Amino acid sequence: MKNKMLSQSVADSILSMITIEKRFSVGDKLPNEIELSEELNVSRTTLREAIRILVAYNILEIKRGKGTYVTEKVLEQPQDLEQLSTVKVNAKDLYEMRLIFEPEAAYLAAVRGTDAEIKRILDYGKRIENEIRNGKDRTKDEHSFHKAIAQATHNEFMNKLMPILYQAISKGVVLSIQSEKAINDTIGDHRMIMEFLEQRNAEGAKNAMRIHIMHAIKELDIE
Amino acid sequence: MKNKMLSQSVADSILSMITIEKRFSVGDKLPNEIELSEELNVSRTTLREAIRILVAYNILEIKRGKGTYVTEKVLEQPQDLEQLSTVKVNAKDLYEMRLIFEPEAAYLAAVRGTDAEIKRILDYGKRIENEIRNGKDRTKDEHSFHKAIAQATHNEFMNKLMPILYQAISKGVVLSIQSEKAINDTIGDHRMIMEFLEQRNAEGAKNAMRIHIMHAIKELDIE
DNA sequence: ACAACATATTGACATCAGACAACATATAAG
DNA sequence: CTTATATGTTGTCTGATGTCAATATGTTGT
Repeated sequence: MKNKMLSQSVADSILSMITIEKRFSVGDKLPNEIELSEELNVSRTTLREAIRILVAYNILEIKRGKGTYVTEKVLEQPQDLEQLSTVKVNAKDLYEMRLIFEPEAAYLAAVRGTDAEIKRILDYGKRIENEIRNGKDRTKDEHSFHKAIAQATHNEFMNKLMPILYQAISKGVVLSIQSEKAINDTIGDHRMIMEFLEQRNAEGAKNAMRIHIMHAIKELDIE
Repeated sequence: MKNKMLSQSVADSILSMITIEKRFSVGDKLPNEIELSEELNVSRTTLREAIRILVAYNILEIKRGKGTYVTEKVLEQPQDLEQLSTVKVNAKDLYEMRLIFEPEAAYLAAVRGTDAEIKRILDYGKRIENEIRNGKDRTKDEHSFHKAIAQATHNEFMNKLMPILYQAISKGVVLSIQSEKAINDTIGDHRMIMEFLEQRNAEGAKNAMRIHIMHAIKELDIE
């Protein structure tokens, strides 16, 4: 049952030359088409079709008149969003990013979130308020609160990105003791966000979130 | 003076037959290779290379002895081959994320970028314009353009995030076919962005970038 | 003689044309 | 009903010619 097309298996062969045999690596030039086709015992036509496949997958790059090269990407593949969490990023950069897209996340959540998703956000919000009043650690629920908002956006990328951001925050940013005023700000901000979300007021939720993060930035004394 | 490879532009033509002309739709069978190659005035070899590209993008499906068919996933996200698979995010989500933070990136770049960084952005912009006019492939420089903007924000997180976003885009979104109007939009948008950056007009750069991405979204027919 | 510019050669990819092989299916013969 | 054949379609091969990019080779100006 070797129904596999020759051009496809030639593509596989070339890929394994790169990834397994490590005969060619990033940036290397492949043998020219005639040599390579002879080595693989196929016609140039077939080899070219195989190359087209690999170009489409961003594994090879053709430079006309020069040669065919291995793209940088092959080795970069395994690193993805996760990479972000390991990178050392300072608090200012992190909160700047939060300021950029969390308000939008709140907006989208208000527009697209299901009733159940909104309720979940609200539940976390209430728990946080209790924890604040009782002086308990609220870090975990705070993160859950924001992640729940990300989830309600129904945007996969947002959904992947938010946990990474918070992972980086919990690693690098120490939430120090907050002033009386900051605590009141936080409670007020959360209530605002929750009310707007409940009312499905997207613009309101966006601005409330922006204010919330700006408060956090001010409290951290960055920027 | 079309420098773009014939096989690639033939692939574009076929894709536009499907997505724009709507001559073929999901599950339809294309004309056989001889007829189609004659219609497009290319050799069968070239047509077959074009088909290979579209097969790699999961747009066409070949059934030997029967014919070549349009896959269901024309606008969906291709679920990649084993080794190539990464995060599964659809085009709509990706562009939504771009819309959220690339305008802000442009803003920050205008405020914080060094003269050298701005110049670098402008250089890529000029190269892109040339490539567009000469019908060359501009994907790589387009990505570099946006990455250069991210770098000019001096925000490490932004700087790491942008390449990941573009990696996902180049993997999942086929962006070769463009209408005449879309091309003019792109050139105009880029000029606007570049001018505002050069003048250090942050608000202008932000809005120009927003328009640019909204154009892209409209052209991709998502949302 | 030497540097700057123009031209020819070479290596590599791009495209073409035509032939034949392999596969899938419909149709006709037994 | 089974088998054989015809037809349509994709798969692969061969060889020739076109186009592009870099290098080598001249040629010219000073």
